[in-house]
Amino acid sequence: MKYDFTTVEPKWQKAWEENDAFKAVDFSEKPKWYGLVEFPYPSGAGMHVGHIKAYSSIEVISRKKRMQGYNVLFPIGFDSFGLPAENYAIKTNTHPHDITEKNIAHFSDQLRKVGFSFDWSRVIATSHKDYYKWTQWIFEKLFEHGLVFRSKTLVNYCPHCKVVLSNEDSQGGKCDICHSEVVQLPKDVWFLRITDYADKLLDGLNHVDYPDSIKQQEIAWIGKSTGAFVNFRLAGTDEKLEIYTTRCDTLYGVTFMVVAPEHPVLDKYKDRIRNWDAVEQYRKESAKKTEFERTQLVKDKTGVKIDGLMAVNPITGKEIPLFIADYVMMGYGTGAIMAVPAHDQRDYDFAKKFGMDIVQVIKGGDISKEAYTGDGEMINSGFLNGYTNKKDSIKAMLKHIEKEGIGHKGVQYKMKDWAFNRQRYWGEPIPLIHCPKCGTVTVPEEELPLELPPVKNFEPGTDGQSPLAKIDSFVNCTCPKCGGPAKRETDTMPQWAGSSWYFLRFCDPHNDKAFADRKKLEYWMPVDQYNGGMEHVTRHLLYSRFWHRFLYDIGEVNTPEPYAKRTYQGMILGADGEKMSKSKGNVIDPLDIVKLYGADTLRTYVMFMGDYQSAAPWSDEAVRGCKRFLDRVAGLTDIMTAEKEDPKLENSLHKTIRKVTEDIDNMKFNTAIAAMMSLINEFYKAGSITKDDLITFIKLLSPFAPHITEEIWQYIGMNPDGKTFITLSSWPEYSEEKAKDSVIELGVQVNGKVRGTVQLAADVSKEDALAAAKAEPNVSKFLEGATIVKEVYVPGRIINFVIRK
RNA sequence: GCUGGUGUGGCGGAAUAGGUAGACGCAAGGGACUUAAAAUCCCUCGGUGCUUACACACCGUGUCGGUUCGAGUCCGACCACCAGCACCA
Repeated sequence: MKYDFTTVEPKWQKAWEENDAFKAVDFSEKPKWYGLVEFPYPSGAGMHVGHIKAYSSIEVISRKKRMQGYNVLFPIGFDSFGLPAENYAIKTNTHPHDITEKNIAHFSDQLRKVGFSFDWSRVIATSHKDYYKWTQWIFEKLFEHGLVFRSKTLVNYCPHCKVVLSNEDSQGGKCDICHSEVVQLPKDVWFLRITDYADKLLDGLNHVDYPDSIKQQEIAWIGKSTGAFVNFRLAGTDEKLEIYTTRCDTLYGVTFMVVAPEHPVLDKYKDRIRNWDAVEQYRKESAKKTEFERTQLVKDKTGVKIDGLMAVNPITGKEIPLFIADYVMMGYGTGAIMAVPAHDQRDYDFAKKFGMDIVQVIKGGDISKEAYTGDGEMINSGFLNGYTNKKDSIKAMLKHIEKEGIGHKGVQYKMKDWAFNRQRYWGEPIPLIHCPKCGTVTVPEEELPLELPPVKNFEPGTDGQSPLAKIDSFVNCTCPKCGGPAKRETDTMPQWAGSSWYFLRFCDPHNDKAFADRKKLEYWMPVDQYNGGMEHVTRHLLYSRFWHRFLYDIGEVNTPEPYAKRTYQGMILGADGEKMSKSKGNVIDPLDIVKLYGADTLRTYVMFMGDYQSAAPWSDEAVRGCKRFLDRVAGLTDIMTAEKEDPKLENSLHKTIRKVTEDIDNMKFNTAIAAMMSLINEFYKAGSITKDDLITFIKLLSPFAPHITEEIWQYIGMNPDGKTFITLSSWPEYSEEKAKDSVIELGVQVNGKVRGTVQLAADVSKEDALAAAKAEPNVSKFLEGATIVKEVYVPGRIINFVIRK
């Protein structure tokens, strides 16, 4: 059969859609399977080959699951709020809404052209008001449950995008959107109390099937540590300076204290500080440093000793000096530390530079050279002397300080609360109202969605004010509680809000009474497999698990974790091995490949190019190799002439069914395709195959290359009415019996070196196998005149003669 | 520095639980078909040696050691690269 993909592919795409081939059925009797891919941000650039790879895994598995009799939900939508559209709109003097709708249409068209089996009746977009109504509704629930709070603290701020960023959005000190340096500014910001969920987010990882790399990264990001809070008194005052430590058992070794430059205690005791000028100067300098600079100079410690203020070591009663230094961060712990130079390298470096005492309290190491951070016997530590186990000494000290009232056990997280408001236009308006009488109140549920006003000028204010603040008709409102005049919150939600619950909406996308019907949620959730990028592990994945867990806690959803299984894909690099980027000119447009070779070729290549989880460079030649393979598949109809099944081919066929079935389940798509390539080589070598051979083969291939297999299926008369699709037929079953080899080839080693091979019946006896091996000419050559010390026979694997001459 | 991962031909990569290293594909070389090219088909394809040839021998999975009849796979030490975190007290 000759086939022309330019006509065949659109033909089947249309036929599938017209016949609702991929429609997920609520409450079907069949077992459900919910496969999810990260819905795209509809950028102006259109789809990237990375999207194709990311979606193809769940696509292939979904198509196979349908054939295996599952009721599959494989939805798609658009994460359509966000800064790039807004920035682009400003640049081109258009409106983000129009641009977004245009991009969504473009993306939808591209996705269809690749032949993905999405259920298009469930498509959603986070910027549509029937969707963001429920994003706002969930936010109000969070507010009602005390998980939203306002606080003026140092936050990450991107001067280029003119927005406050969360910690997750400024990893590595860079803005997640524009990659420029983030600065720390004191701002009044809305936070979501994600840290309240830190333990639940950690525990949830024990109940899901995620790769270790993902679990570890989330655990590290949450960064839980257990320790103690201890109060140090300022000498001559009642002021208590609280510190956090994981090693309270080293209290006897504390010889000075350090507070972060921003620590408020300094201002409070300004009058007593004799070198205030120096302190202020140091503060200014450290404020100027970027986060990057502040964390780079690890060795060279800077700081200023505070003249006029001393602290008191609560356990020894000794007065100790107090410093400010920027190696102590305001954002972790209490912004103040007890310094134990003998057992902490940073404190050690600092003590050496400023001539502080170094008191060893744990035996071991050489503290004349460096801090000793290992374990050992406690010394110079009063009642702790003689303890040799870290756990025990910490426990004993904790008991002591709790009894004395100078401290208590505590937990700290590296993760910070989620800075949630953005001073930009193209996002969900935060549904809060500021009333001078009632305080902050939520917009009543019946008034949701709080619609984004359609304005012309949405440029961000230079003073960090949201564009919405300029619209009086939006800002001024009446308080829903007292009816008095009030003002609306003018900031919008961050990029990640809408994506934090979209998988729930797919279960019931058109519901206008609830974010989703409870019964439908119970039917579809949890997501059985969710594929996405590694870059979202400490952003979207964490945020969405948090929202979902909250909804579970308030009884709105039926599972504590949203995703039963998470997988990820490796990046597609440019042909030069570099990350694809416009500036390098190595970007591949997936639609160019579709035009040139067809969607099936693109899909097959993307799955064949290498291990799914690994990064691999693009190769135009290798793409053509996949096209060649598919052309050979089309040619199979010409050799479909055999009447009787060849037992050897049948054996290979059943082995291939087993291999492809297992490989798809294990995401080993490259070897699944390789197995089919091997089989087709065998087919052509055999010269003729039966119709059943062909049917089985194209069924196996159909999840990868659905169009060509659909065309062959019809060509050989399997689709007389035009809607009996191969993609909805049954997945081939293999028989272990038929997949078994009757003759096996075994390697024969002499002293561990392969010297020959023997052909043996699969059920050969040990004696016969060894005899045949000894008779193999090249083996017998080595055995001549030697004593066989040992005969190793592993059935089906190897024969090894250990000899001595 | 810490955490996780990777290291195999010219290239992308195969190799359940230790058992014939290099499947499959690409590139390359040779040949067939063709006026020619493209396409297609057939053959060769880790290195070295030896051979008319079939064969065969030695070396070979980042480096050095170890365990084992047998190591790409397990253990120990190291090196390189990738990703994430990073003065986290």
